[in-house]
Amino acid sequence: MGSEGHTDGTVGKALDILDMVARHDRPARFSELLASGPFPKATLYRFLQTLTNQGMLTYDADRGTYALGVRLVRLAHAAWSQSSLAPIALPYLDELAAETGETIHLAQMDQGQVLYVDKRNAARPVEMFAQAGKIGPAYCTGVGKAMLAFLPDEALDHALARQSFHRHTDHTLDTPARLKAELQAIRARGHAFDREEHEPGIICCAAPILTRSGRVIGALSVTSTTARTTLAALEERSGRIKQVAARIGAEAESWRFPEQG
Amino acid sequence: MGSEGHTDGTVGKALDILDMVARHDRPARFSELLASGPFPKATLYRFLQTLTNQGMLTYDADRGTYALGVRLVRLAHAAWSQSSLAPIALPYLDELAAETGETIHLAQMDQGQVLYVDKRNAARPVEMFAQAGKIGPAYCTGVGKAMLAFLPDEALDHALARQSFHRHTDHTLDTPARLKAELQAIRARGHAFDREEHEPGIICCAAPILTRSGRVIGALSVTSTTARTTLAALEERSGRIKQVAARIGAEAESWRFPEQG
DNA sequence: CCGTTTGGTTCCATTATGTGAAACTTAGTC
DNA sequence: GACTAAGTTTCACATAATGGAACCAAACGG
Repeated sequence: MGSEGHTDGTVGKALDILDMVARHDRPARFSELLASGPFPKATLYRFLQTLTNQGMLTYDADRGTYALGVRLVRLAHAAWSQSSLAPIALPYLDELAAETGETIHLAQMDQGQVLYVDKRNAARPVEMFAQAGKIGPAYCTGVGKAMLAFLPDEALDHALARQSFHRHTDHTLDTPARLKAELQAIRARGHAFDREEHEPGIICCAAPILTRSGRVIGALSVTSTTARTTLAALEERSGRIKQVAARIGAEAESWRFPEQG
Repeated sequence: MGSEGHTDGTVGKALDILDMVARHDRPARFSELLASGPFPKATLYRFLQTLTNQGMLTYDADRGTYALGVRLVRLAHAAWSQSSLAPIALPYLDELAAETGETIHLAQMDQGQVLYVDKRNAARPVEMFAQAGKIGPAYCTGVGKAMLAFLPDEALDHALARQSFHRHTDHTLDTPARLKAELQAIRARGHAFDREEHEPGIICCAAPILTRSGRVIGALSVTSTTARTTLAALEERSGRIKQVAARIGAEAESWRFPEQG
């Protein structure tokens, strides 16, 4: 939330430090971390020791820098496998990718942001962690808007409060009001577009993945470029996209579904 | 040394619990977790609350189960990007995959086990988290043996002590003695084979990725099947594999982060 | 229906643990 | 050789974790 409240005790602080290290997107020096957080020297030092000990961080003795550790990659693999969405969606994404020849994204909502959990890339052969786990804005991406549109009021407000509404392109919906109007349209038609709102030349058509009870558990998109296709052509696929999203939703529900953040 | 009993205080315990949840490969009930760890009810309960609060776990209210949370996926992405190996190796893997048409693995050593950090799959189009983050045994895989062979003595002993030496196939080197002999041969020729030691029909040729000072930072392999090729044919590629491994090693070592210009 | 078990949540006195200012030790600079 | 920045250790103190026990709520069973 805007005004950080609880630190959840010692564990919360340790996790905050992990985030601090993650935010600095290159390995960080002790002093950099000291500057970028509210922790006193000795405290920070002890935490870094503990986390390094635990394999959550790695310490490069030569450079005196800390980076996130491999234990996280291991845990994330388990998280992915346990997730009620990504493993189930896997074969469907393959199918859709083969069928469309376009880039496919699978995303979830995480703290008001879009978190990509899987991807099929039209152009290159494979990219793995390089792409999954990436986060993006919700208010100006297809998957983001598709999910926002089906969020219950309270959750929506919470999420909207976290959007930056930065004007990435001329098409970006850069006010809550404009976005809300768009969300209503999305709710009505059941799918969302990205009309070059995030990056120039990039367009997409996205559908939310819902449980039968109507809860959003993720979103699915087919992405392309204005050079290769048009929004109208993408919309022709919307029926199919929604069909796949519905199937994933149904299968995910019948299995197990974790509470969403 | 060996098996230190330390839990690294509160943070260590919290992380132990994450591991416990990860080990149960389906969402776990409170009682299951209670049974599978040394924690008293109240303590476990508090930890689960905190971790859920922090997004490291998700709680499914309907089923009363805990699973690993999305925050881990996010952190793992950052870990991958910050790593001095995987992002650097990316283009080389693409190149090698295109060139050989075979499956490529990139692995690191983690607690005596092989941790796969990237992959190019010959057959299917793409699998992301589904494959990366996976762990495997060191003593009976090409990448594992390639890394073990170049480990300093003390680290090798540590790693060997953690091997199960389970006899997966008739070809598995199932004693430390046999493995040590093999490691010497690997050291001599600079590359390792997997002669169907882990899975029948699966063979590979692997090379360690070393820094100039000789420290192992990972390994690279080209994997195939006995149906498609032979070990001799794979060995013909060994020169190229070692060349790529050497380039990755050199680049990983020389890479300085922006500020150091 | 009511006693009992199972599975989960809350209390709270006790003390182990984490805390952080300050002192200390390098390593680097002028 | 004095000065500064960066990292490490100490230690008196108080916060925060601990876990036994009590509690609650379903499900079970007789």
